[in-house]
Amino acid sequence: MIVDNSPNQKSLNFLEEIIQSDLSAGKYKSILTRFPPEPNGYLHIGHAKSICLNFGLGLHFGGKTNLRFDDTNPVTEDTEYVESIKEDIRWLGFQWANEFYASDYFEQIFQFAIKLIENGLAYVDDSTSEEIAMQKGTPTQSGSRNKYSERTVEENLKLFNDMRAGKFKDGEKVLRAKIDMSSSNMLMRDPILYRIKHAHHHRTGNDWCIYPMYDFAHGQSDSLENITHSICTLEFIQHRELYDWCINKLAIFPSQQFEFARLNISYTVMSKRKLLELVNENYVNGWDDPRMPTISGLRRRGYTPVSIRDFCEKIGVAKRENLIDVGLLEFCVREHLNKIAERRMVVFDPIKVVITNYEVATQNEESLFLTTENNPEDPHAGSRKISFGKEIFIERNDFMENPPKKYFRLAPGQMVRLKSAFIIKCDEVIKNEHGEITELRCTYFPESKSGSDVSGLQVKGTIHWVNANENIAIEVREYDRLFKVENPAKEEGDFKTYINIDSLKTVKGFAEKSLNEVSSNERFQFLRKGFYCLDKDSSKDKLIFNRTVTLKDGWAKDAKKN
RNA sequence: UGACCCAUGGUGUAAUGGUAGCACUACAGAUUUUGAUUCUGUCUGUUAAGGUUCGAAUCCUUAUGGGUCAACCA
Repeated sequence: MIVDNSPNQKSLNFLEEIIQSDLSAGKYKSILTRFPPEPNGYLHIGHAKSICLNFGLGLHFGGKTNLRFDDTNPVTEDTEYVESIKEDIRWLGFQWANEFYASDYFEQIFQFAIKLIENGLAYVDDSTSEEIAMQKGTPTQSGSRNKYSERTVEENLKLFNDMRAGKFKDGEKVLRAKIDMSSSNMLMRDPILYRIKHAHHHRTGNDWCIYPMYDFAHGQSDSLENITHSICTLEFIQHRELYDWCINKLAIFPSQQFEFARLNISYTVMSKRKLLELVNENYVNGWDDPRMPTISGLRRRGYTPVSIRDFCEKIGVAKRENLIDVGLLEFCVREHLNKIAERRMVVFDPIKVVITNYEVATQNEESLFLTTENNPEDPHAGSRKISFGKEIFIERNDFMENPPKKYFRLAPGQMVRLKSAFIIKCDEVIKNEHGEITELRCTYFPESKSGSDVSGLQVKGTIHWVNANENIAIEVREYDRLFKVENPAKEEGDFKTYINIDSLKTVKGFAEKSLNEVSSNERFQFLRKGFYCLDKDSSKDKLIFNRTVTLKDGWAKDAKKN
């Protein structure tokens, strides 16, 4: 068989195959998907997978995608979350065809319940939740019905209306479907359809005091919107039987549910509950802490929508459990940022270098500035001026007094190129009384100027630098993985015991002056260091940058091995 | 010890009865005024045992391993 890997013949994932065959079989003229978040928390990268999937499928097959908030539990939901979710989806680059809420359908869903009651398929149960749990049986033992299940249609109708009318307290009664107490699927053992909650709902206010359960709202909402393919995660597989049962008994548009494996990423957690815990217990500074796997955290960290979409594309979609190496996410953001980020020079841990033969007095204003390209990957990015001088800073680890073989940077008697400037040679090492290096005396080669090098000198290494007297001090926040173990959720005990307490380091940096005029959505590569962006905590007097991701460092890796 | 879902290199994901491919990672080399990028190459895989077939990652059986289900959460 010939394998064709050209983009237009790319193999389809299992969902695309289903849709493809549904479409070619004429089952639907066009498809409609939906992204159904519950507004009770912020979206994370796992949701991004679902968003890319649902919206991507819509786009790919010329269909549409709705945004529907699954807001059937008023006690945990809030408009703050609604707004953040909408912002995140837009930021990722997707547009929904319609903005809907499950709460829009409360009246309709209530009528569905009435219909089930009338058909003898639902009853009002006065049992406590403990009693219901007891009667439910176990996976190996079937459950049993109680006396309430024998209520007449009239009685059930009256009671259910009384529930709606607010005649009962929370927990006093529930509406249950009458299905099969001995089903091997626990969800089919007379599942609860409605419960009483005298709570304020973020949209319907105090109109309702009974709210439908997920299983009695989701499928109906899909159906009412004519969703063709309702895509959810694996843990809902067992729910599909109930999903189909409701649609079938109600004889409404047959939306169909399909399940895929949720995203897991190494060294982090991906459950709203756990993320909420990290936020509430101040292990991180809010939902948008750059260490969080939330969309807002990644955004603040400097990730781009392109890189996240690309990541979601690369991880694929299937039905098996998976744990994606966080390195893949980092690869995706490096790949994008490398193309778009302008380069700047910042020295983090400086040593002063005095260029002994550089005569400032004889230089004119012009020659104090050198030109350097903004982005070698993008010719259109142009160039900028950088200030040179007799005293400069270089990175402390770009000098070694006793260098190993193949050390290409500065060392006594050795030469190195200063990026976009000159080749220098180290003549002398100055130390203080503790033996610490305080200064390097170097000579430079005027003919070796970048772009017009006629010195004939050959050097292996090029290092970054800043003018020691012309720079700005910045703060940089360096992030590491939030957890010390690959899969915190799988470890023994409380996942929080595996938190990496060193996941945030704040360091100082000396930056070239051009960094003074930056906007918050610009991304930069600090040469030979990594990718950075301005943090929202910045002020005019104090620039704070987030490190999005480091550059790959082959030298550091080799050094580690030896 | 019931039901359901799943099993392809280190990690993901293709191959839909006919050459096990792609990406990331790792390793080696070339290029490089970022030890980055880019480029080239290499290593590593069908959970096991039976069966069907000219031919099985693919179909069947069993085993093994992993996951899910007993919330008035979604």
